[in-house]
Amino acid sequence: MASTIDDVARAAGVSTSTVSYVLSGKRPISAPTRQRVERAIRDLGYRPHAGARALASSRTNVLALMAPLRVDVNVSVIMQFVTGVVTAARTYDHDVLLLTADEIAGMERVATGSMVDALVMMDIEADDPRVPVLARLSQPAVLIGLPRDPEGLSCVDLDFDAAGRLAVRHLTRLGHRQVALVGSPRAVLERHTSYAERMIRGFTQATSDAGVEGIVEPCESSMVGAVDAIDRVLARQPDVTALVVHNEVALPWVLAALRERGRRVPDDVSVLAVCPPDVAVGQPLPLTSIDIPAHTIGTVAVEMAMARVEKSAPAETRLLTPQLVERASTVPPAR
Amino acid sequence: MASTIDDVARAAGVSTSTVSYVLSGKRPISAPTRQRVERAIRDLGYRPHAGARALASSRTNVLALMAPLRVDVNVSVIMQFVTGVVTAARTYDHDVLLLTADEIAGMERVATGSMVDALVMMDIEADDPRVPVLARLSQPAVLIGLPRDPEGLSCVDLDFDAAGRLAVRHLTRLGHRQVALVGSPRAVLERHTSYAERMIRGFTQATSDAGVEGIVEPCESSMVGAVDAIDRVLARQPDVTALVVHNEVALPWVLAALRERGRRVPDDVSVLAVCPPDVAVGQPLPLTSIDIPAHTIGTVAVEMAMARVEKSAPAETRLLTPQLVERASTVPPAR
DNA sequence: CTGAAAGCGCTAACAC
DNA sequence: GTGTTAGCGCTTTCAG
Repeated sequence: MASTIDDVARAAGVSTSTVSYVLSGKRPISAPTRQRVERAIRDLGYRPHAGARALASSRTNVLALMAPLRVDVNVSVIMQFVTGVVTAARTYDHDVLLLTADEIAGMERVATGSMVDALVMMDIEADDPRVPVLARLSQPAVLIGLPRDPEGLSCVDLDFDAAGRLAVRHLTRLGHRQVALVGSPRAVLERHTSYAERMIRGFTQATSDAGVEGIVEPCESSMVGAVDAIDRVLARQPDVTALVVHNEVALPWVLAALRERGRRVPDDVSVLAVCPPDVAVGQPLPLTSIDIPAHTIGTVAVEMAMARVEKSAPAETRLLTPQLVERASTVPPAR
Repeated sequence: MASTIDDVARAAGVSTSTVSYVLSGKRPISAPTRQRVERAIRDLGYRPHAGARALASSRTNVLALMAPLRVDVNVSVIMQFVTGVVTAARTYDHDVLLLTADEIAGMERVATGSMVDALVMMDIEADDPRVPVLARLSQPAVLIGLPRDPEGLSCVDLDFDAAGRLAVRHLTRLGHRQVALVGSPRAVLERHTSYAERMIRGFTQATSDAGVEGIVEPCESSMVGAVDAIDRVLARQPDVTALVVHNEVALPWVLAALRERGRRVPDDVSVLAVCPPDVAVGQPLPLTSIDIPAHTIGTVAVEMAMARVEKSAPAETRLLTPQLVERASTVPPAR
């Protein structure tokens, strides 16, 4: 333990550089020496010192992830993003430094202090103040979400515009003419969180294109919030036949509220959820849903980051095409 | 940008060591020089290189957190642990490297590679295979949970034994003589997860001491699981008057199942939840609860870790005393 | 295919 | 109260 590269070199009877090169593979090593070195490494339980390596190579093999660890939002989606990022990072031999969203100076700190090779930032708002900061850093950054101006940074997200349109298309094809979007909490909207606004835009555009009546109601992530939202929908659109619910947390309460108000799903009203598949399936009735591929998005974010680090690939923005899975909660309207 | 300590020294007209010492405060510096140095630092936007610092000082200012990022468990409690750890770490000028639980080799990797000063490990099982590994590391580790043998490591957790007893005491004082514990999923029990077993032990011991009839039923974290558990309870104990629910995820479904089976809360059956306060309050009826102070536990874990790093304090295990908050869901039994 | 040696940027003796 | 300097452990030219 606590052995250095020189210990290994000595034990293997080679020079330090040779050990370094068998480790990095950056130059050919003859089979016999390679084996002697590998043996020595194993015998000594040698592991390179991360700091020394970072100092000499200016690569840390760490990437920063800034995640919104608030409890108010869709925690399980965040969790899936995070696991996606962490497992993908490991695949590139990187570890993940976790920053919370309230620590805006954190990204600058870890980047300027050369603690990380790249940064991944979740929960981007339209005019996110972090974007200009990230843009000036010397490390590449990947945004999960879509700011109004990416300022040359890479972005990745589900194509929520398309998701809104896809939802409407599915419902109108079934014959629905009165549809409502039960969306994100007002606070999320007020932060101009990118995904919520794009979803609404896609939904609104598609309803208007299809000539159907579509309304949008925000929805707090609580039981009361869901009940309120449903009541507002029913007040504005008493004959609504289909609901698009874009709020994982409120989802169970929305379903409960509908039942309480005497509307059966799917007989009286169809419900299309926008959420990860496991929550769609976990409900009393398996819900038709548009998947939020959180794990995939996290993975792609890391791939984009590593591409920029390793191959200094150019920045790009990638919008994943939404997928709809039909289950038991959407049917043609009654009558 | 990208300036070094020597740049700063030159700009301030002092030696490198002086700059280092104003940064670390490890020796007295006259006010004028200190100011010149601080000015130079600000002007150059200087930030020390983390790797170089780690190499020279063998301190990384990073700590590892191994969190179970499975989706099946109480995600929001995990989230609170994590935020507790991250924010506490920041107060000690440390950042947090996130490891997932499925990556058992990860702790060894980051520790042996000198990436971290200490490790915090969540979700400890009775005979957790990670414990012996951690015990051999040269960095201190803190376990959140209680293994059968801590092997000299620090531990911190809610005193779940006491929580079980406290729950029973509260209910028996109200007059309940037939109580049931609706607990963790079978999978959690089978992993011998420490908190679940201790809760059961405290509950069982207290019911038997008080001479009341107490039964225990595991409960899967899903709607069907909750319904099943309630049905099993009602089958075994038809006249049950009080339930202790130790499963945040199943909690709403448990309440729904009770109502479905015609048992009103609290008139027919009292419910005492073991969960974070926000989920107890977020239910249709505000629930009497024993708090799981996840954030605090995370904070304490970091404090213990830092104490060992900075003051090489001895290991210890700390069990936080559970707190019961009475709300609307527990009343004396009917009749 | 392998070695020697010059740093990478910082800390912490050791001087004065 | 301040300066000099020898490492910390690794990568990567430059030589062979």
